[in-house]
Amino acid sequence: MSFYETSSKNKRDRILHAALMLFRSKGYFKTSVHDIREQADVSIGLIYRYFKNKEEIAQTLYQELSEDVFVNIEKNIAQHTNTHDRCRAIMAYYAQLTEDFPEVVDFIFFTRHKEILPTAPPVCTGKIQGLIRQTIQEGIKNGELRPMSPAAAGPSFLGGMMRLIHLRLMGVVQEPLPTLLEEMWESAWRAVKA
Amino acid sequence: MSFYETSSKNKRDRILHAALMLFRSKGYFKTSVHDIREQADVSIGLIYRYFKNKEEIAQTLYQELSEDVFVNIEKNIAQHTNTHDRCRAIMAYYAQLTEDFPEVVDFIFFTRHKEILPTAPPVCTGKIQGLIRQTIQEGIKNGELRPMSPAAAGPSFLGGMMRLIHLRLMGVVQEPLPTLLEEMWESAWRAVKA
DNA sequence: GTCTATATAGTGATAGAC
DNA sequence: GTCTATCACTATATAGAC
Repeated sequence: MSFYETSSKNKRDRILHAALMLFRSKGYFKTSVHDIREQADVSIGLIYRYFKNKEEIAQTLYQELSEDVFVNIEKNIAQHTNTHDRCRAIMAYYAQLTEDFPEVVDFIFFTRHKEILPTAPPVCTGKIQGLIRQTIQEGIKNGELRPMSPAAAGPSFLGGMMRLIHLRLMGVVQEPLPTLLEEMWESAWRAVKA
Repeated sequence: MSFYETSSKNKRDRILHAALMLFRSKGYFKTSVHDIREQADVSIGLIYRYFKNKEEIAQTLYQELSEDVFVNIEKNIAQHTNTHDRCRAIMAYYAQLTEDFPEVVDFIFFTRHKEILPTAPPVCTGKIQGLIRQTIQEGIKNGELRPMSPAAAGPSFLGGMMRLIHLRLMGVVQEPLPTLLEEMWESAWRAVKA
């Protein structure tokens, strides 16, 4: 169980959790370390014992959260044997994750990490994107999906859902995403099927 | 001609242009008013004569840029008579705009305005989105597009392109977007055509 | 309209006791 | 591990001359 799923007594996790919530509601730059201190109900000193600086909080958050999502996507892929079912499962997972933990999805997929982390900026969701790209390429190779250039295939398939998630996180879309999942999947599949 | 298209002698426009460029390269919060001052080659005092504060610079930028894009989309719509051609034209316009003025697209579509503008946050690209939504709804009504819920239709149609633009702006996609336009359009159309 | 110089506040970060 | 108190600095914003 990760820190974002349960309210931990562990103070380090409380700090991370508080930071994540504040980054979501106020944004990284408008969140001061004092804000995090207050929300996590710990002292400033403790925060700087666990983390070198504010940036390292964000970096830790990014690594732990994206690793968690990565593992879940891997599981979804392992549970199915073709690209159709795999991508369907990933889309459903995204939809549910957005409803359950919008702050996680927001931070991993829609935060401008290059602005936050000047040093060694992780390519945005690099590992996750690589996994999905690979899955889609397999689908093209085995004839499930129509031939497309690598750059166009990913966005064509999952771009619609990503956009919907973005709008949902911004409060533009009111419906819970699982409600719209079937429709979005239909569009996505039509877009790329062979 | 807007301030972002030509290097103006007008100092107010120079300030806006400098701010836009810096917001793109460093991000809004990492850009200080002194940075803008330096880049625009004016004094601090002058900036605060034209704009109440840094936030108002961003707000002005948002209004003027999105108005400009809005008008261009309106033109594209007016030049065609059906949803197919209209949306095709909008996609082509987006692709070209991203190549010509990435800073404009980045600021209008992918900046987290709620974090920047705490007071009266404009619904992200509200007017533009309304126009596109309306165009798509027409297409559904007249049978060009298959029936879909309003929330799903927009993302299904243009979400792929929006995602591709996002990746391009982040430096993940290397190809100029007009190169990928045909492929992206094919996917988009398959996703929503009746 | 345009400039320089300065006040003010708040933030990231540290020191050091317990 | 955990706390309080405090520092040093930067950035926003203003005052006021030209």
